[in-house]
Parts: sequence; C-alpha cells; structure tokens
Amino acid sequence: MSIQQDNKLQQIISHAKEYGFVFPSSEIYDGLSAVYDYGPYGCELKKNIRDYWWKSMTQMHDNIVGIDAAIFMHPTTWKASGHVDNFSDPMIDNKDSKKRYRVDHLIEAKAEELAQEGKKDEEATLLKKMDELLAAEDFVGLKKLIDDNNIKCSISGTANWTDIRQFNLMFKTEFGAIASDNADDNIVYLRPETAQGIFVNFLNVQKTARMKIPFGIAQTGKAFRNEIVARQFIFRMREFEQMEMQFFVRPGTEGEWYKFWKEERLNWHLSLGISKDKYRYHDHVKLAHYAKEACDIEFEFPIGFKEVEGIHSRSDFDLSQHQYYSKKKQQYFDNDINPETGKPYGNYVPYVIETSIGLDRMFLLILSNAYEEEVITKEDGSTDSRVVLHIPAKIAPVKLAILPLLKKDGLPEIAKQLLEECKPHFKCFYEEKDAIGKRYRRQDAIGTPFCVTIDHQTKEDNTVTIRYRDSMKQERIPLSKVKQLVLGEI
RNA sequence: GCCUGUAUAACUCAAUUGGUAGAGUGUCAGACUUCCAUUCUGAAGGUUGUCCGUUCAAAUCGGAUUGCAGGCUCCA
Repeated sequence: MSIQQDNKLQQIISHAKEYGFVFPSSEIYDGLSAVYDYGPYGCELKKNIRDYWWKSMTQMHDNIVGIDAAIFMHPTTWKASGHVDNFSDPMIDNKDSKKRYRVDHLIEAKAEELAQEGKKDEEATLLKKMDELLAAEDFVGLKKLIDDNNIKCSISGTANWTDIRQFNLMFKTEFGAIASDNADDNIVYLRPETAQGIFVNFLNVQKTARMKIPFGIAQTGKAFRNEIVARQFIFRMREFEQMEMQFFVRPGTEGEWYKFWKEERLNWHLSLGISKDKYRYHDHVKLAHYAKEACDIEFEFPIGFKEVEGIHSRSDFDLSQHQYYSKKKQQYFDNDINPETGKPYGNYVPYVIETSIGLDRMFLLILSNAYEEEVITKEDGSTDSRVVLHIPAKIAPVKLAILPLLKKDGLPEIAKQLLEECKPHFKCFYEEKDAIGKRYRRQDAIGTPFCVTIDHQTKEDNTVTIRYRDSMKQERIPLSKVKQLVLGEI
C-alpha cells in the first residue's frame, strides 16, 4: 500500500466528517471504537444506496419479495445457524509467539502428550478438571491449570500466557425486565447476520406471497458483530447494515443460479457507472462446510482490494438446520413436472443462493470512487483546486442546487418558485449567500450533480444556467425544463 | 489482543531551552458583486483528547487511559 493511498483514506475520512457524511459515534465522549454515525448528507446517501438496491432487487425482479425481520430472534436460531458454537470459545495468547489458542485445544494437546508418556492417570485428571472449569466458565482456574501443568506454546516453547478471554462474536443482552432464576433463560443475541431472519420466515413468505420456486426474499437491516479487531473506518464496524437476498431454488439447479447471481450482482455495481477495472471476483477455495460455491465481489478501496459483497451457494444447510431444531418441516411442494419421471418434483428442502452486500461498505465504495481533488487551470493560466465527489446522480444526497446569482432584484423569488416546483420530486438545496463560484464548490464537495443559477436574463427570457458537476460545463436551458432534466438523470 | 505512530478552534497547521495559545481556511451577520473559492467591515469559536504527576510555571517533561491510523494476529 502506498503512502498516497494511505492519505486518500485519511482525506476521505476528514472530508466525510467535515461535510456531514460520517461522524465517530458519541464523539463528545471520545467516541466508541468502530462505531460511526451518519450525518445529514451521509444518511441521504446511505438511504439512496439502500433504495437503489431494494428497487433493483424487489421491483426489477418479480420473483423477489422483501421482509423486515426483527433484530431479536429466538436464541435457538443461533444454535441452529452454528453461531453459538463457533464463536464463543475461550482463547489464550502466547505473548512471545503471538499465537492464539483455543483453551480446550491447548489443554487437550497436553493431555495427549501425557497419555503418550504413559501417564494415564494424570491425563484423566487433567481432562476432568478442564471440563469442570470450562463448565463453570472459571477462566482464572483454567489459567492456573495451564500454569500448573507447565503447558508451553509449541512455537515459542514458553509458558508466557495472557489471561484467558472469551471471544464471542455475538452481542448478548437480556430479554424481559425481570431477571429469571436462571440467567441463561433471558439471554437474547443481537443478530450477527440478517440471513436467519429470512430463513425462519421462509414458509410464511412462500405461502402468504404465493411464491413459486425459484424465488427470493430480500432484506436490509442492522447486524452486530463484536469484532476482535474492528478498524479501517466504516469498513469493519461492530454495528453495520446488510442488504441480503436469499434465493430459493430446486436442488440440482443451484449451479446455474449461482452463476446467474454472480453476474447479476456485478452488473448492479457497474450500473452505477463505476469502472469495471475497480472490481474483481475472488472465488473461495476454502469453503465453509455448508457451502458448495462461494465468491466475493471485491472493490479496489484506498486500502486495497476488499470484499464488498459475497455470493454463496449455501445448499439446504440453513433450512435443514432450522427444520432439525424447530422440528417443523421446512419443505416446499414443487408442482412442476420432472421430465425424467413425468411426475411432479414433489417435496424437498430448497437450496439457497445468497447475495449479501454490506451497505456501509458500499457507502465507503461510493465515497472512495467519487472523491477527487482536482487541479483546474483557469482561463488566465492560474491554477485552482477543487474537491469534488463524483457520486452517481441516482444516489447523490442532493440532486439539484438552486442558486440566485444575486440576492436582490427579484432573483431569489424566481429561484424559490423553482424550489417549490422541484422539492416534491427530489432533494434540492437553496442558497443565496456568497459568490456563485464559492457556492458551486460547496456543492461539488457534497456531490450535487446539478446547479442552476437564476440571473437577470431569466427575468427576460425564462432561461437559466445549468452547471454540471463533473465537467463544470454550463449551458442555458428553459426554466421550465429544469425539473424534467434532473428527473431524467436520476 | 500485541507492536508502532498520533491527538492543539469546524478543517489544515503554528507556538524558540518549560514562561499567560496564534494563523489561514471555514462558519455567522452586514456591505459590495452579472457565472467557478472576489473584496471590505464586524462577530462567534480552544480549561491544547482525558486523568494523574514533576515544577514557581506544562500544549511542551514523565506515567496512565481513551480515540484514530498503520503493521502483525484473529475472524468472515
């Protein structure tokens, strides 16, 4: 990574803060690590990205419908999904080798060693004690057990250990205002992914919306992960928003649908006018146990190529797990005729293709792609600079700035009339302060694609100057065409 | 989590061996101004991230802590 690129992320962070896109969370209290708030322009941009995704998924595909599931879900959901078991192990680090171990693995390895030395009794005692301590979640006791048995790191060969810590990716909270006798009864999690809200509603949606396979369920919403290391601005946050679509297909057809969505999703990105060179696929070689195929769509951020979206062929893993844990059938009856047998395909648990994109990452993608510090040469040969956000017009926070050239001679009145006309259709910004050039630059900095200026000539022939953000070109168009022109571009 | 760096006004940065914190930009009010950061007048805005210590005196020295950035590690 070059110094220049490092600076670019810095500049984007500064710009995002200065112009009201992204603030550190609770900044007056020194912020909260890896949590950010979206400001006035940021939340408009974020909402526009979300809307654009939502529309392209649910409106442009007539076999995809949306839901909005709760963030709280029944705790068993996360047992079924595997999150409880996979993300809550006590871990310990060796300070010399910097190697991190799962505590149970570390102690079991020592037990194995004892067994090979023929010390069967000691092995049994050790394992028994470990089980007791693990069950009691006695981390101090476990640490002592490691020390007492002189367990060493296999790499550094030292016994210089950190304290034992529980790493749990999921945030826990208590459900219900009254504490139960058994504290565990009250635990609920903040969802670490939105996908499960779709899976548990699979049959509700399929039946009520009368969907036939293949069909998809889309959802946007917050998810929470207690990341060990959360950094790189809004790229990895502890609270983030996902835009997910689970596409349910007949087993055996998942390969072609995986291929379809892989292309379809990249095309969505390109439809925003972003260069294809900035994107690449990263096909997963090491697959999760349930996945058949998986890839990431990566974008060249200022911090290098990073995942912005994942496309996964998840087989019937999730629905089958929920079927097992809930003891409720998660099957679909397929009336289509199987040409091989001449009979309907019948009952099966559908396979799933998932497309999952991080909204906050998409936001950072748009900012990174849009941010430019431009040096412009003026007519007299002197140079000037401007900071401009080349945000696609469709998702720009403000679409049109309406600027009377002077704040007198009736110009503001005409401008305000135009504002009233356009306001119901798209986000506008009105300003009469300062010189016109300064106002243009301010709009460049927040990525407003169009500015119109009302001048004295407007009073004579009802034309205005429209000025384009990216080219800085100006042209005169009839006042009455302004709304139409902007609507055509967004 | 470990290591490194860093923190002064909204932003970018000054402040000599420790000696009462300044500038530019921006913001706000007003005047001027006929198309890309014009000019003029005035104003607001900082217990120097936080806490503790050394000192007659700390933005400056020391310790701790928090945030941010990077490297490693971890995770998806």
